[in-house]
Amino acid sequence: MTAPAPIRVVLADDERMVRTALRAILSAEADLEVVGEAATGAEAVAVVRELRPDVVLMDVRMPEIDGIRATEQILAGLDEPPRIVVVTTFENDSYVYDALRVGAAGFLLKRSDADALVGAVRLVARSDSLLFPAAVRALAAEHARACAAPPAWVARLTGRESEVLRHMAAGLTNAEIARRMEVGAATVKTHVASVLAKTGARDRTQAVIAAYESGFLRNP
Amino acid sequence: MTAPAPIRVVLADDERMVRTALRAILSAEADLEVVGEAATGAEAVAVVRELRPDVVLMDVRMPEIDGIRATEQILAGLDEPPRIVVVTTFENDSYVYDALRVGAAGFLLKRSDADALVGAVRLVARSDSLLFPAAVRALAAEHARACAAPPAWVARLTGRESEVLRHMAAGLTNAEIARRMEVGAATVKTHVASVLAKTGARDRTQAVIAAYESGFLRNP
DNA sequence: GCGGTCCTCCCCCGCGCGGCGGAGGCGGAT
DNA sequence: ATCCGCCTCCGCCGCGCGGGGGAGGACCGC
Repeated sequence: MTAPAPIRVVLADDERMVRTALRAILSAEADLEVVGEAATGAEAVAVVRELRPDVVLMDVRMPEIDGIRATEQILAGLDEPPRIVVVTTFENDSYVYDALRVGAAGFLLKRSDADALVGAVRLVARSDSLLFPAAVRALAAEHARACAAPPAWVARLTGRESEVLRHMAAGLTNAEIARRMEVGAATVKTHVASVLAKTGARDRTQAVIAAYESGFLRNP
Repeated sequence: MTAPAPIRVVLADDERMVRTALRAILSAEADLEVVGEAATGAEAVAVVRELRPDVVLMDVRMPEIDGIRATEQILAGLDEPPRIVVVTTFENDSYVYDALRVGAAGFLLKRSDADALVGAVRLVARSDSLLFPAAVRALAAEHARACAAPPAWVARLTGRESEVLRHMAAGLTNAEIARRMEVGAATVKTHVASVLAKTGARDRTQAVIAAYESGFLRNP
């Protein structure tokens, strides 16, 4: 029985040693073939465009263009893009979200052992539906939307005004806010007025809505 | 060289044919061993408790207890719980979120081919860090929080009251709501009063906060 | 029929809220 | 020294809001 077409892999990592190690692990498998390497994001885009691999192992931190943007460019520029697996060091990295957002097919930790690495590459290459498919992408997209860039007015709020808005969004009255902040009721009214002016809100309810919609309440 | 300890797998699916098919696929691999089967969620919990497998392939739709709750019970009840892979038919199933929420290690589609299935089992069993680990869990947990079960008061709101609350959450005054709904201002006040009473809010601002926090605004 | 819920609308009342202008202190920038 | 932004507080005023209670009509199920 003749060997099936091997899975063609490109490695993108700025550290030569990492590439060498990955190549050693993957080349030991008969069905895997490392066809190219790249040391920068820009190089990765170029190499993938030329070699058309099945799978790309993409490091996140790279010179020039990071792995996320490289992934983005590759997936946007090609008709039949490869499956891109993003590789990073820490699993609670914020890059995980970015990787999912731009359409990476998978996510792998650098401390994964050889079995996991090889298994992931095979799984990603073969199956339309690998672990955590479209639904997780949707999740990430939603997360990105929820953490969207806050409007300009957020930066313009002073410290006290931010505090007041937070208390407003907790459903407190002006008098209650005054007690909590240990200032006079008149002071709170002044801050509230500033908040309304800066947010463009007519009343405290609209200000609270703006606080929710802008994600203001999710920041420190 | 002696064979390493095989990966011990339990299958949970209410359809005998599915179990048979899965068993056939997995048993063909030397390093996989199907040690048990279950046809219901309750049975799955019992079987896993007794056999202590490495991996469980858990169908979502099952009699008595569904796969999600079974997963929850298994992970909660054992010290060293198995890796549980939830199996379903459609990938944009809402079960995906539930599966992640309760701590499933992976997610697999029924239409996956044999390679993908075997690869997933191996990957889940071997690696602490499979594709999409803790960070995705966090994502799902956040999603679950955002889409938390609506409080009882949501169901108690009448049609008009819901409309009014929605308009309140859009930042409209009572007069504006009256114009939009083409009713008298007094009517709106009545509805607002009902909303405040049912939500337990002191004022419209607290009602709007409740609407946001409860996810009321995301329902039709 | 008769109770129940829902929608509609009315009254009065008190008060929190928001808009207005003014004022003093304090710290940093020029 | 001067300005400016921020925080603090004061008064006054109008009004929207929320609480309370009442009332009529439409629809539904027992």
